[in-house]
Amino acid sequence: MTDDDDPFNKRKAKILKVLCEFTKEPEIPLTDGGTHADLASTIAFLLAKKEKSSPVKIAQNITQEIENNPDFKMLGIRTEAKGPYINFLFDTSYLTEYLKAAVLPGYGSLPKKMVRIVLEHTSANPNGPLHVGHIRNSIIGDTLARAFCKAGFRLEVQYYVNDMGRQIAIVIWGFDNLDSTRHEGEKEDAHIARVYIAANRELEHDPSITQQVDNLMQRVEAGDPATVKKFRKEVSRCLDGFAVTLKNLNVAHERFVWESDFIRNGDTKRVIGRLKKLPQAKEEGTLALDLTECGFEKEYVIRRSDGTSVYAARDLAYHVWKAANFDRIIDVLGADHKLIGGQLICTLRLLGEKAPEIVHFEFVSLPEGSMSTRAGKFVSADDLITEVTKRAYDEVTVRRPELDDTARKAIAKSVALAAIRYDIVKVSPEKSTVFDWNEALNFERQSGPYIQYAHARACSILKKAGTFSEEYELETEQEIALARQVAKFPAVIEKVIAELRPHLLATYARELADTFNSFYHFEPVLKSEGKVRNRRLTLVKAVQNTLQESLETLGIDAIRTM
RNA sequence: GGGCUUGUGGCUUAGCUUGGACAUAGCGCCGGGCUUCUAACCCGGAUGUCGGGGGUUCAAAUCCCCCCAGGCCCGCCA
Repeated sequence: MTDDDDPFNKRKAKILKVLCEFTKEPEIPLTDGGTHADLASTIAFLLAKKEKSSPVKIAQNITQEIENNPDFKMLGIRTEAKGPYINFLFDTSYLTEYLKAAVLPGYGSLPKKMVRIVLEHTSANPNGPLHVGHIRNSIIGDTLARAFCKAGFRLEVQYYVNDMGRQIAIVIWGFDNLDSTRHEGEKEDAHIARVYIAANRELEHDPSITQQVDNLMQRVEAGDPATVKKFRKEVSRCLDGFAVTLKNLNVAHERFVWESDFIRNGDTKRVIGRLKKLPQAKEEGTLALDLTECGFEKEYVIRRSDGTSVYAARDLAYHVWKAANFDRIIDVLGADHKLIGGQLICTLRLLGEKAPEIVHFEFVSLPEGSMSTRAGKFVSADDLITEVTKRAYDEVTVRRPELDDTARKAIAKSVALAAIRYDIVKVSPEKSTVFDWNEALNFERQSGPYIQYAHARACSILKKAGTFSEEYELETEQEIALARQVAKFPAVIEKVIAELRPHLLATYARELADTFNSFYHFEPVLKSEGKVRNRRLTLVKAVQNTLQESLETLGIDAIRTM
């Protein structure tokens, strides 16, 4: 479905055109009518001043003049003045158009585009397991990725592996100098965290170790083969651990890009060469940029006085590479990266390169304070998954004792994933949150399982119904309210990718489930007869499909029974 | 100290970019509903100075200014 033949947009455009022609105003206010109407205009307020008349009268006048417009008749648009507001109410014909699309697979997909997007998310340092803060990044990123795919974009999702940072050097020092035997059954990333935490403890007692860590960092930047090999080995093991966690979260990356590759292939050197030539460059031992023109007071250091590069230099090289290979660059980063993200964008612009669009999300903390891998203060994603799955299994066992263990486990796994992903994605990214076990383990309303449940209900009805002939004439208030909700879906996908805000989809899916549950309790489907039965079944099918598409875009299994 | 950001019923939260008609929902609380399409559900009720103050406007949770409180950032770390 393209924008022009979208049933809602088509009507909106027509109303705008008519109002514009009649009032001669360049800007016509036309907003969502809420419970009053499909669309509403407050143009009367605007004209009241100019015409020195009351908004109520003006609204009445305009309504009288335009209500009989033949195009309005054809499109099923009714106009009414309600006080100073001009309301536009659509008859059910536009809903029919949506429902016909909504019963088909792929509802909500937008036309294919040639734009290539690279989306980077998660990119956590490989010095310990992913925790509940990191997976906010993963889930926002993965949901965005799914939304972009649904919206027809060509997409590559990348994980930027920081394999040459100080943290990794500390890990390597730990493996070299401390008892670092892996415990039986211990996951790779948990093992690395244990060594990392122990090494940090040593570092606190004995600051002279810092020198040894610095040494490791210099050797790895110089490309010393034995050191590089050691770094690679432990980082790879940590990534193996991440892979398990990410798979359990239904999160996928197409490519892992290693930071050190940008040293080895000369890209970092090349970008530093280009930066040196900028008028903003200052070379006095260090190489730094003066970014005051972008509002940054502090200098942006690119190269240390000992000649080694800092993170910023490698990150610039990475982004120059992305810019060369993709049309759009999107990064999902924590709020702590706001300043350096701004500096990165500013610098890329100075170089004449494409700059990334950055989605920032605020931090997740624990009730006792902020999380820290170094201090061992975090709730790992693995622990979260284990606990939520256990809880889900107990719940399924109580509700569906007749199912065999395999079936119950499969449902529990999907329910747990839904609970975790939804709980995280539903909150606006700009809000900092405190991790709460009670919330995480709650499967009631405003949860992922709640939406899955509505979907399973719809599936159950359709299964019992067997075949039926589709019928699109709607009658009752509940039916219309539900169809209206279904109709919003393509616009929601559009908005999610336009504003880079995946939580809008979470809100939408919950509202659709709410409306369906209400319908379910008031309007019998299988017990009604003839045309009524058919049109309600058609509606249930549309809801089922829309919920399925919504859930899949949220990375949640649309299970058919639970 | 400077910058960014958040503040919405007891708790959590939508709406804020694009100002408009009774501020969205959940948890908890009170009262109802399972021999009836899956009760992970539904219906009804109580609970709000939209952090505080000022301003713009016919109209402010939404825009502007000041203040208060929390979070994050301000490294030749990543």
